[in-house]
Amino acid sequence: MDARPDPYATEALCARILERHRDRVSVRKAERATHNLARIIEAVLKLSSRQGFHETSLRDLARATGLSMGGLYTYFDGKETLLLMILTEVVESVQGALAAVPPDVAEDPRAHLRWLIAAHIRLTEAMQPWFVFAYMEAKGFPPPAKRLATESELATERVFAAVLEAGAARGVFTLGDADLAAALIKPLLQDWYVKRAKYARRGIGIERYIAGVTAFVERALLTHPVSGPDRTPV
Amino acid sequence: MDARPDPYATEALCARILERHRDRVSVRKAERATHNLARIIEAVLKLSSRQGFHETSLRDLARATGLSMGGLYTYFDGKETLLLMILTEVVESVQGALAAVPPDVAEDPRAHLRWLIAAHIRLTEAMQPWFVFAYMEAKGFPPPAKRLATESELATERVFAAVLEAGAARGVFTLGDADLAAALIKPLLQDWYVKRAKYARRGIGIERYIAGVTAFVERALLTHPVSGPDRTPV
DNA sequence: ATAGAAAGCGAGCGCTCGCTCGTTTTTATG
DNA sequence: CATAAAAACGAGCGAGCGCTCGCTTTCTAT
Repeated sequence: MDARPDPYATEALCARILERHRDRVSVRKAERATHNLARIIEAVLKLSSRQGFHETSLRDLARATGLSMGGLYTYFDGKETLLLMILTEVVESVQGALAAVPPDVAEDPRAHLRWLIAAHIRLTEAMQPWFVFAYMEAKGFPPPAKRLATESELATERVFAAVLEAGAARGVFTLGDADLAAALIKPLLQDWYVKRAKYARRGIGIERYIAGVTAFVERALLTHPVSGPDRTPV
Repeated sequence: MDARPDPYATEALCARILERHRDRVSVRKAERATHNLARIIEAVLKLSSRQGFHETSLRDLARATGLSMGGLYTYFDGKETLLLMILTEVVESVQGALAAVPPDVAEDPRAHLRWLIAAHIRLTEAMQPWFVFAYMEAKGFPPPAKRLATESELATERVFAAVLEAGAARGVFTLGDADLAAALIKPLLQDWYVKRAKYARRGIGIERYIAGVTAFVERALLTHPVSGPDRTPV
């Protein structure tokens, strides 16, 4: 029917998770496994956002999903695996989304930067609970998971830094240190999902936010921004 | 001897905590109470940064401080109080630090903004483990503590927004929405303590960071930045 | 030197946690 | 419809949690 189902719908994300962690899930039927994984992960994201992952017990999770303790354990082999499932899916999604830049856009550093900013914010909007989870919970976790999160963040910054450097080489951007500039852009993107309540309270929607961040960054980095009071304001 | 002891040394901070929470501490001698509170809080900050506050047990804390379980309970009346002690000290310190602007600086919006940026970054540097704790643990806080944290963050943004608005009124800054601009500055300041490891790895020190953020923000907001490739780069 | 107060001690209480496993229910197949 | 495989169940295990309290040690003032 619908030719292109939403690739960021929970079921679609969980189908990829199942594929990646087939050995951790003892339920054989893929459709059933995907469906129940979606129930479980939806519940764990919701509960964790309220009380944190560590403070969410498997009994809470059993109650929220309607499954039993034993039932849960046929969909993952331990609480830590559940965390890794979510984290890796987030990491893979970022990598995939930022690499999907149209070739003609990638040719122009300014357009590429605008595209990256918008793509990142839109991705984190589509997968908001996932990103909040990965960001908020990653620090308290076992070294391999923590390394995965850190490495992913660094990779994202490298993508931005590469575009900034290409632009600097062509005189489009003026910067002292592309790494520092990229490092400063990152928290602006993250703030959209980390402090979502703040922006909601102020009536700032996603389009306004993308426009605001883009104007902020371009005014800071472009070599020749339109000068004077008529420039696009933040 | 030293006429002005460091107001952000752990002992000084703990003296203020003791004053504020005198009723929760059953040890009577102020000097002894301050000293041991410092040992306890230093330990809890260290352990929490590694494994999170909730995952730090009072037995861990007893081992780290050399006190016994019962001994700990003469310095606070419950784990949650320990958390509130640290959080309120952070909130009060921010409020105090940002309000301490010299009168002549406050007259000039551009100078005031520069001063605020530097003051905030330097404060979070001096109290780094405290800020990391307050920021990272905030989501797991009980509702009253969470409200305190949110309100404090909002208050900080209001300070910035007020300066931006004063500057915009005088034509110094060009902005569409002072609240959004202030909201975008905040994560830049927070990144210094949240992602400290990232900047350390890149050899970016505090002076470089302050200069980078200041240049970034001023280029984005000043109505008449020096134009062309010779502008102060980020 | 000594007695009363202050501070420190740590085994133990009630509870919840992640996880297991023998059993029951559901589902798919001939 | 019978039957075996798949999935779900949930009481129970050992461990660790926050916290208490009767007792001992240390300090302080006479």
